[in-house]
Amino acid sequence: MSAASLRARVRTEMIEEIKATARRRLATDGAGLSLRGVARDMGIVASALYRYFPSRDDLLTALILESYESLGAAATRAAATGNDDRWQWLAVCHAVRDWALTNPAEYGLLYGSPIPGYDAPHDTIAPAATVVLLLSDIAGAAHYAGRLQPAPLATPLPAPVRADLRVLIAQRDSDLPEEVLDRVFLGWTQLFGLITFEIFGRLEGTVTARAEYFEHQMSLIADLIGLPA
Amino acid sequence: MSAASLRARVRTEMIEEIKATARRRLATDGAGLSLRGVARDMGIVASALYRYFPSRDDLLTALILESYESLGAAATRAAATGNDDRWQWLAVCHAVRDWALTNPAEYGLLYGSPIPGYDAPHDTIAPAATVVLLLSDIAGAAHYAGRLQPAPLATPLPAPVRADLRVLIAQRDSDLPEEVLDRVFLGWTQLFGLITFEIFGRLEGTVTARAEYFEHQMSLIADLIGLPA
DNA sequence: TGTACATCAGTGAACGCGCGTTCACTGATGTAC
DNA sequence: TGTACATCAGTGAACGCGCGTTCACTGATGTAC
Repeated sequence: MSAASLRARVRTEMIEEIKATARRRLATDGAGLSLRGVARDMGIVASALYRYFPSRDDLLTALILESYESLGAAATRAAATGNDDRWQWLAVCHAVRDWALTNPAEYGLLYGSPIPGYDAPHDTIAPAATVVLLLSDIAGAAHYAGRLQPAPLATPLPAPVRADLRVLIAQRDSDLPEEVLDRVFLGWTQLFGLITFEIFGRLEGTVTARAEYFEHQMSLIADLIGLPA
Repeated sequence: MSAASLRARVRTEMIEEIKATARRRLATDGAGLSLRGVARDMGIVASALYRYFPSRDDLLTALILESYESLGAAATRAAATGNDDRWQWLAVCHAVRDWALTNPAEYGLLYGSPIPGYDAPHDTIAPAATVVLLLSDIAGAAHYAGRLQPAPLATPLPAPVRADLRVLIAQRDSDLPEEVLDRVFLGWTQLFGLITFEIFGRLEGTVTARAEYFEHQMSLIADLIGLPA
């Protein structure tokens, strides 16, 4: 390893350490994360951070990107284990919940209130889609294999919704029926809705058996989508 | 009106004006709401606010309580119009969404990430239940009238979840079947899950027909709960 | 291998800002007689 | 109705704090010859 690349490696490690420290800070400060606080924790002076990140917002952006990647990786790993459709679907749901419980502050960063004064750059939009893409892949595989038995509900797909879904399907060069993607989205909303309730304390004083309740709601949705037991 | 009560009335009006100004501020500052900012907007000095609120946290608490009341009132009003079960359910859902779209910052205060350094006092827990109570009243009325036709799903209620639900039912001196409340909770999660997605921008780049999509998802859930069309 | 120079990480002081909260004060309004 | 006193809203200065960011600097590390 040449001397030049050693300096580069030290630099990379430093960037990682800054992000790790910032992630730890997030837990107490939430979106109020400050460069000075991070520097303090690292035992360096705040201005030194400017060697690595041009501004606080850039550090925030890096954290958001990394969080999406971390969540996406956990979900992807979960989807890869086992090849039973329903089992995969539920595994992804559980992986997202576990990640959220382990990293509540980062979950808040991704799915909580927008940070005042911070505009998420466009780079942060694409990685946000990982989980829903995984879910639709799983449901799609079940559908193409003829294993999907969606619960019959009376409500039909309204035309504007169908159009939206068609655009999304076309973007992915897929030919998934709109009805399938529709139910995937329902499951996606349910998944993050329930996790958000749990992480942000909105379940306080109602459901105490959190894990069982989560498992149960996700099972109901799997039934609704038509993933066979 | 005696002179004494006039002073009291002016005081009440002042408190209202402070809260109204703070609510307006919330829209730009989010949870970073500051007393000095509110005072600035009102053209008074920051320390004057201490005549009305002992601290910033107390102002925040007042805003949270008022927001819950405002949301609860909107939902209650919606539930009172019409006497068709399904229509009432959907009316409540729409009322919550409309309120959230009109008051996104307040919605964030109630359903977004916890505010760093702020501990919600216990007074703010009870009023948070209004919406879910309304929803379970509507489903309950339909059930007792024999009009509920829940979609059959394979997943049974696990014992710990059933126990949680039973406690909640007993607390309300009701004898609603656990299965009904279970589906109400599913609808409740779905309702706030979708609104949170919409308000916090998580639907960006996917669903464009927001109103139609909301109506559609809520209809699917109404089907699932078994509210007749 | 040794020397001269360039690169770069980290320092520490400073700028200008906003914050919550306290306190002694002024002056207007309300109360008691 | 008029006067003396009490209440209370709002002022303005101050305290001590933390923040993002800039800038000239020191000293170590890397590069070229």
